[in-house]
Amino acid sequence: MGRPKGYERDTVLDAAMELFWLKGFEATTTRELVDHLGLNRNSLYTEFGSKRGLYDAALRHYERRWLDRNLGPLERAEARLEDIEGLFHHYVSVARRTGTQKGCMMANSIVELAPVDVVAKQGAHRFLERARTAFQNALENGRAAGELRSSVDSRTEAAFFASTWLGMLVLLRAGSPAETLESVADRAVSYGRSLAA
Amino acid sequence: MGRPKGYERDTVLDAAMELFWLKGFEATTTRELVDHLGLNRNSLYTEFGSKRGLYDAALRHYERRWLDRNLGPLERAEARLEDIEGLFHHYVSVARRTGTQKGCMMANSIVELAPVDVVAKQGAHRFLERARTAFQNALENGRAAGELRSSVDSRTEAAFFASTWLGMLVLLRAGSPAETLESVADRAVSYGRSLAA
DNA sequence: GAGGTTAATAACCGATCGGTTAGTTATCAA
DNA sequence: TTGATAACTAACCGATCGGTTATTAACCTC
Repeated sequence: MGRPKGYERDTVLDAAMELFWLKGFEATTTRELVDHLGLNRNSLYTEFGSKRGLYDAALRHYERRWLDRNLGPLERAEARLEDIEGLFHHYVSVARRTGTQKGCMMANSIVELAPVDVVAKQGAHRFLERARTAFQNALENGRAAGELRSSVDSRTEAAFFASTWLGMLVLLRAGSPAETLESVADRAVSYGRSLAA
Repeated sequence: MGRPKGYERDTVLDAAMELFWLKGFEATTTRELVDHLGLNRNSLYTEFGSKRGLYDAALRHYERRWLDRNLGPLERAEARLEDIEGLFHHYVSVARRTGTQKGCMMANSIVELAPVDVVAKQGAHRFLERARTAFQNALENGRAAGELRSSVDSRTEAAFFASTWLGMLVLLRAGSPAETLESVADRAVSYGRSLAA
C-alpha cells in the first residue's frame, strides 16, 4: 500500500558503495549521494536514517559484494594453499585492470574511522579477524591434505599473509604500478610454497 | 621588526601533526587546530596559507620527525638485514606501548587523499618509493657483506617487505593487539633470514 | 472514486565549515 | 618619542554541511 518506491535498495547501495569507497566517509557529501543514488533526499533519510547509517549499510554491502567473493574461496572447507595464491594474484590483476584507485573499502574504513569511532573499530576487528581466519583455514586445510609441514604455526603465518595482503590494498589505493603488486604477490606465493611439506 | 611571533613554527607543526595524524585531514577542523596549536586563526593563514597548506607542512614535518628516524637506519650505507628486523620489531613495541591508534600519518594520507588529490598522490609515490628503496638498500648492502644469497632479487624482495610493513601500519591504526603485530614481525624476520646465504 | 498510506519534491533549517577583514598591541629603528 | 612593521584579537563572511518539514503525487483497498 502507498506509493511504490522509485528506487531499489540494492541499486542505491551499489552507488553509495562506489562513492564512499572512492572518496571516504567525510569527503562524500549528502548532496553527491542524492545526485548519484537515484533516490531523493527525504527517502535517503527515511531508508537509512543518516549519512552514517547509509555508510554502514554500504560497507556491509561491500562485504557481501566483494569480500565474500574474494575471501570466500579461503573460507571453504576445501580451501588450499592455491586459494591463497589466487587471492594475491587476483589483486595483481585488479591493479593491472583498474583506472581509478579505490583499494579496499574496508581497509579504507579502518584507516579513516577506526581510531575515532567505536562502531567502525568493531567492524575493523571483525574484518581483520575474518581475514586472518580465512588464511588460517586455507593453511590448516592444506596441512591436513599434506601440503604443508606439520610444524608451521598456521595462526602466525595467517597473520603474516593478512598483513602482506593489507599492504597490497594500500598500494592499490595509492595507485602503485601493477608490477609492484606483482612483486609482492610473487614473493607471498613463493613464501607460501616454502611452507610446503 | 614588527611584533614578534607568539608561537614557534616547529611547536605548531608538532601539534598539527598530532591532530591530523589521529583524525585525518577532512575530520580535523580549523577551529580544533587554532584551539590546540598555540597560534591564532589569522596567523595560521598567514603562516600556512590554508588548512591544506598546514596539512602538507605537517605531513612533511612527520616525514622528518618520524620517517627519517624509522627508515633512516635502512638507508645508511652500513644498513644490514638486522636493520630490517629492527624496523619490524619497532612497530611491535609501538603497538605494545601505545594507547591511541594513529598508525602512520603517511599511510593514512595515502588512504584518505591519494585517489582524489594529485598532490597527495605524488607524495604517496615518493614515500612508497622511499620505503622500497630503503628495504632494497639494506638487502643489497647485506648481500655485499655476504649475508644474503646472490640469487635474491633485492628489488622484488624489498617490495614484499614494504607491503608487509604497510599492512602492519594498517593493523596499528585498527588498534590490533600487539601479539598480532608480533606474529607478523616474527614471520617477516624469519623470512628475511631465509634469504641468508 | 474516496480514504488511507507512503514516496517524491523542494523549500528550508540552524550549525559549522574554511577563510577574511578591521582594528589593536607589541616590537624595532631612528 | 615617534613612525613603520608585523602579529595579535575577534567579529565577521558566504557557502555548505547534515538533516527536517510541509506539500504533492502515486498507489492500494473497499
